[in-house]
Amino acid sequence: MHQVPIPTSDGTFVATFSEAGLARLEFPSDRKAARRQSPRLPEAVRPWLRATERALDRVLAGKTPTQLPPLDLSAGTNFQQAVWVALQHIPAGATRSYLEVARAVGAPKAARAVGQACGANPIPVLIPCHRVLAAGGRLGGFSGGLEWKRTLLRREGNVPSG
DNA sequence: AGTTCGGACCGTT
DNA sequence: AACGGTCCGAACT
Repeated sequence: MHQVPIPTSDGTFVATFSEAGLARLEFPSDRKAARRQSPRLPEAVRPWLRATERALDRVLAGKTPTQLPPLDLSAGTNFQQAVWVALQHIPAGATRSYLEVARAVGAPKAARAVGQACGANPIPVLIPCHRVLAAGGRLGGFSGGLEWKRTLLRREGNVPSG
């Protein structure tokens, strides 16, 4: 697992790559901005890092990334992985409710469990859990802090009400 | 319009 | 057994 800081106009994110791809993306945190960076990044990881940097910049600008790095979702349960895949199908500028995502993964009564799975999303921003709102267009919650959810939605042209 | 309350539902720890 | 990034209806203000 290789941790790499990714500086952006919104702060320095931290990406974690496994042998399979991008496994984790952390929002900028005030403390310990400088993490241990591998002395040398494996050749296979370098293009993933470039793709991650570009995709991150795109989404932070409210646009759709041209290409994503391979995503390693193996840490999640079957249900969580199903939710995380479903989230990737929500285009920028669009939103879904937790109930709609539940229906999309074939568990129409699991709206709350979808909320849990969103909170466990290891790759926020790139896996757009911020596009999932509560019923009636209300904002709902967000593990990374509601400010992030609002700004990301706003940049994508949405006007969150709650 | 807005809010609070209660119950039902599901996956995870 | 308990907890959530929920949802819906009902009963309030």
